[in-house]
Amino acid sequence: MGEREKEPPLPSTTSFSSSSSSSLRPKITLPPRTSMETLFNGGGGGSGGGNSSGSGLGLSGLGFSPGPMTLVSSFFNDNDECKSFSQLLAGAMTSPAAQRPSLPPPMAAEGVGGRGGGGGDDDKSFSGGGGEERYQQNRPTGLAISPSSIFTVPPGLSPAGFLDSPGQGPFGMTHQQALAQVTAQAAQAHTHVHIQADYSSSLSAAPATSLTRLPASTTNTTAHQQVPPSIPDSGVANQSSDFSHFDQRSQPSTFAVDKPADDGYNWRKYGQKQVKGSEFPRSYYKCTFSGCPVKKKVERSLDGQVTEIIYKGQHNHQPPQKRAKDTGNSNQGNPDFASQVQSGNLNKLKEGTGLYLMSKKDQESSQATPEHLSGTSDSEEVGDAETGVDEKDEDEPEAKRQSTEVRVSEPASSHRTVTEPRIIVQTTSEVDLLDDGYRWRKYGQKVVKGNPYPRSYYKCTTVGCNVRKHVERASSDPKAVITTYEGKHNHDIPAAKTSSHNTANSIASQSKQDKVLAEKHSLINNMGLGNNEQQPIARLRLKEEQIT
DNA sequence: TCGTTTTGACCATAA
DNA sequence: GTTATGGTCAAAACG
Repeated sequence: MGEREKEPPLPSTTSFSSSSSSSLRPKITLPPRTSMETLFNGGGGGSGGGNSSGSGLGLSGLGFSPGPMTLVSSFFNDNDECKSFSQLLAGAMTSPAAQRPSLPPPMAAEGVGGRGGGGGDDDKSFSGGGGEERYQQNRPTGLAISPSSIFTVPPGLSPAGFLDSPGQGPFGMTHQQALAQVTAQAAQAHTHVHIQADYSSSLSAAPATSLTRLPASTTNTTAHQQVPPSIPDSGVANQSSDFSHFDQRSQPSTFAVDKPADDGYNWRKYGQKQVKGSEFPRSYYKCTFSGCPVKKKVERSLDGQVTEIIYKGQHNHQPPQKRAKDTGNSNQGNPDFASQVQSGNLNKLKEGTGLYLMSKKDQESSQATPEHLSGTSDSEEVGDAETGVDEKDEDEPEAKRQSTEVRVSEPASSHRTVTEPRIIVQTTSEVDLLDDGYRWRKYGQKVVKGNPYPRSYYKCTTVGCNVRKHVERASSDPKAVITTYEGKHNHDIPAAKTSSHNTANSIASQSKQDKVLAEKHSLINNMGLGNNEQQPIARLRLKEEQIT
């Protein structure tokens, strides 16, 4: 029974196919041109260029926009603004901290940029059907994915697994599709995709599915492009790789995204309810596999777009082997995703990829109110609060991290209960942080245990705005900066600063529309990955410059 | 006939 | 204890 090919009633093709669909997530205003585009296109990379409509799946095509908060990862040392996302990612991988001997160097080279910016070409790959059309439509030129967009990685999911499978993507098409679909939809909807992984020992297939997608894209690409599907990939990379790498040519037309929810498992809907606080009904699904406790909640807009997917539990079985024909792109031969996950080591990703592993809590926090983020009331005692949080993370019993959730959601509409305050960590250069379009005033500095470098506290200088951010240099790599944002800006981004090199500024000046993104804390990529080792999240950021 | 979806009702939990 | 909300159950309908 569990092997059935039943798919959850996800938006599937419709979501993407409906070219006429005008339904966009109302909450996010898309800038004409996203910062990301700028980054990628800056060199004329063409990613965005191809996509006049912005429909391309390529990173640029997606219009993935770092937003004001866009932070350049210190991992990316070069100033190459034109680098493709993949390249950036690769760069991250090669960074001292992230170096992975096994990584194929070329990958970077062939990143998004290599693909010609992924713009137009990528479109198709992703669409497979009308999906992209819709996607495009919804994401007009410059359409950017909210910086806050997050791809949640299922608990068991291990990027490492991807890494460990140099030969081929660990992900099956099914997963890829699923993830791609979800991602696309999420992106389209301006939703945040959270991949939340709990730290449960076992892997969660469901979540895995979502993640899968990233790797999948990788898989589809050339071998050397097999970017370690680090979580970051999933997140940013995900977007980049998925979208940018999704090359029509490499992706069979059959790779239509008609089953957004298709994550490789079979689900049965057992309920639907209108949840308060959500403008869309929530559907409840159970894994049909006998004895499998995994459930997932899916929220879709009226037009069928998935606005949120939350996985819960861990599959106690392998994903049904079935999708190959469906997708037209066989993942057969690819290690079972679950296996991959199980065998994988999240730490690998975490290290050096610039990806950050985020626990479920973290992710939740990312959407949480400032209070939640701080883990305390809105206390101004940031230092203590933060420290407390950090310690909490470190000390948090694994037991607490058992529940796995993979989430694709639209933060704007969904208010999440923050079970536990967590800090959202972003890696970026301090310069970028300071230049994220907003104006900050340093009000404190503190040395945190375990880190020889002090972390600095900044507050938004705008009157009435309580947003704070904390900047900390990674103990392992002084060049890496961990930035924690708290709160939302209740104002527009101040006039662009004169900083000439700052991408963030560009963004800010480009359009205030980005403000929206910024207000979402612009956690460009919150990739949550759970791993058995309770690793924190990984995140990838685009970098324009690095801290010296 | 079988499995899935729909949907109102019920249960659990938190405030 | 009451109310609100989320999650699940299960019968009926559907394919």
